[in-house]
Amino acid sequence: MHEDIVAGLNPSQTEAVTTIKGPVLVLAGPGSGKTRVLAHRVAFLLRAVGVSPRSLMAVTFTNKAAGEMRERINRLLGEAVSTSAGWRGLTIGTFHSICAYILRQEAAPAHIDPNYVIFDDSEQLAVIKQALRDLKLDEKMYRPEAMRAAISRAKNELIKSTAFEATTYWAEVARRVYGRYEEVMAANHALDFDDLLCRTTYLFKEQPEVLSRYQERYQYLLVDEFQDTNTAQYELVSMLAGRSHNLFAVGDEDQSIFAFRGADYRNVMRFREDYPEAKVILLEQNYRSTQTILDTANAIIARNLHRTPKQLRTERGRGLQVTLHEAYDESDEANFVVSTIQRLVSQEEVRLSDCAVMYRTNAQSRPLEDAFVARGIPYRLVGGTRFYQRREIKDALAYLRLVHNPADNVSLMRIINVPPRSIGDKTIGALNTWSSELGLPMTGGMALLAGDPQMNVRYPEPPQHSLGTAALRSLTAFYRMFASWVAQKDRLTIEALLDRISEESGYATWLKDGTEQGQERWENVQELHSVAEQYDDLPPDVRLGAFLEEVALVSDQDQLAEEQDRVTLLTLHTAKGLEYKAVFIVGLEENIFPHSRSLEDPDQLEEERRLMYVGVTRAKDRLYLVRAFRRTLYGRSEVNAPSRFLIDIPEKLQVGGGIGDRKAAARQALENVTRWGPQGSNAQARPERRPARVAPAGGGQSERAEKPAEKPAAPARKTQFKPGDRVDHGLFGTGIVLKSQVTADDEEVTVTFPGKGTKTLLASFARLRKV
DNA sequence: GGGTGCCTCGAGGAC
DNA sequence: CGAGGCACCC
Repeated sequence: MHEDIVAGLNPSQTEAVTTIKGPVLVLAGPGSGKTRVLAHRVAFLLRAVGVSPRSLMAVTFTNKAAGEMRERINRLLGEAVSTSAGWRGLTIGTFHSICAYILRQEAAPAHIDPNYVIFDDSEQLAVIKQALRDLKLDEKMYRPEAMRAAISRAKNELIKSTAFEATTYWAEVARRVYGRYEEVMAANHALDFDDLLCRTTYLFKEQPEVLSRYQERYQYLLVDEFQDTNTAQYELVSMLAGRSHNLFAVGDEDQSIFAFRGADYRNVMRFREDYPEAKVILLEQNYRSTQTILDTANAIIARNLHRTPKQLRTERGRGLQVTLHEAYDESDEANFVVSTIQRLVSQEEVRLSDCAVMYRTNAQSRPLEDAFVARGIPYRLVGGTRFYQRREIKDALAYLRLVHNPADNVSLMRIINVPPRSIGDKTIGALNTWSSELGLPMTGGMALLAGDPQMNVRYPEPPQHSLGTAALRSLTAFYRMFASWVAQKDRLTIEALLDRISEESGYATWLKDGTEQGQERWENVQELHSVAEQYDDLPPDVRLGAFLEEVALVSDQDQLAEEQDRVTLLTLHTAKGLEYKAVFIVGLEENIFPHSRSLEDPDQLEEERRLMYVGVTRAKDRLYLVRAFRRTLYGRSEVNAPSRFLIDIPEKLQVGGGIGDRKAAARQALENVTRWGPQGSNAQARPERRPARVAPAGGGQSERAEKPAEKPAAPARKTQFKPGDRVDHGLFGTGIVLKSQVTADDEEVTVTFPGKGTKTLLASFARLRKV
């Protein structure tokens, strides 16, 4: 048994799988088989060591990763030792789902309503706006989104509102908003995502006997993507492993790209400090990419200062050169991508589904989609508006959540007037004020107003309210409807309850407004049925709660099914963990990638570099790095310097695709702009080793094309150059003009230079001379 | 109370 | 350029 579990593993992997006692840190390079190691280790513990499934906890960040691990283990052991339902066996799940489960079990010691609901970002925002109103603070001055980020950051760092330290006035406001936010959340019986983690951590800290039980149960802990943990998560796992010390962490600092959501890759270092006895295992053998691709990745990441040097190896051989391509603009870029894919597919090198196009920001997907549509090539876009973020889905869920948890004022306010039932802001405000005076949620207030006998007994003399008769009538009607759903919730399946609510509330009719969009929205709501059906067999009293918890904790990332033969379009962030035979990374321009908002912060630049590293290492065989000379973004056209990442790629690894030149394509592309493009752009060539100088260097960072725009370039309607003209150029020598066009403020000349490729140059900068 | 038009602003996104 | 938020008007 022992032998077949480790069969086929390399020595480092075997060591990672079979080191059973004590802390282990696996530094796993991309494509080094870390998922495999995790699954095999679980199988090894269960089969060779004889560990009971219930003593084992494996933690991931996404449901998808958890599902894959589960599937892999089941396949390895040839039986279903792990199922998502129930916790009798193995515990495999996301940090959040495991914490949600623990908090539900330990509701009393955690001081939480066991029927708590989970508020997502937008609901959090609603609570923050409420808190700002309560504190009479101006939303313009204190942006709710910034407040939300501050609160989230604090929670990730395990800082309670009472311990929040404010050294600036803004932070002082944030401290107060945080405090009020917590009160409102408590009144709604709601937890946010961060709460799931930090409240579990507090529970363990404050109730040692509760912690003890979990420590005893979970003798073996495995944590995936350790570089993505935040402080709360780090503390949580170290507390759980406090007794056994059998903590197995897998991670790669070089793939840490989620600092913006609290991840701190320094937790990898912290692990080494906190567990000096830990066995550290490096997985450097790569099973995915060609050596050329790995060398490219290494050249890029090697410039980061804060990392453990690694040398990725493969037995796959050198493979193809990396193609660097300079396109004219974003649509030319898209055309290059699409025609290259068409060529590869027609030559039967790859299938469409082997190809992925990656970009820094979602906004860049538009021109790509246009090109795919224009050529009739099927593609699938990952990201964009997510299913559970859709308005109609949130509305439908808000109805269900309110029925499940009548204290949920946020859900109530979302749907009380959707569809319109004459309950406007004034009425809602009055009801809210009056209810909170009584210490009741708004549904409780409505019950009293509607003459609920029980409520009348408990509150015989309620205070005066300012509601008119029309408002009272509307509220009563709504309350009666709501109360009837509550009365039936356990007698109906979730689908039936949902249908009933959509019909009786008028939501269905209102949504189906006859437009195509309305129909689509209704179909989205119907989609919820298939999810809800899976809960039909659960006992009625837990059914709705379980359903709501799942839909709060799932993402459509999970439904990323590998269906038909299509090209995948996705951001570099969502590409993490995936692999494709052919990868196109587009928009390799300063200000785009690295993103303009990260240029001034060395840490953020290092993260951009890691993101590039992640992108490059997704490729198995073919890598295309594409930049556009000119790009229209937010409605204006800009000329950006080539991304600094291109410059780091050794010449011997690359081939200048459409530039058609043996010389370093990136360097040339750079020179195009640094010498003949907008002034000051040579600042871009500087690596981020001395970032402190970036800002004061005379504004050299700004790559916007304003400079040429301001130049009163000959406003002639006539071009200076015409096709066929022979021109001379300082660097490229003599070439022939292919085309030339006058733009608003300049002239763009496309010239082909024998042996140097085709260049698009700005007449005002390129010192072109007719010969 | 509900609808229309103007203004602002722009990264990445699991749970 | 385009989505979403808000103010103002009917």
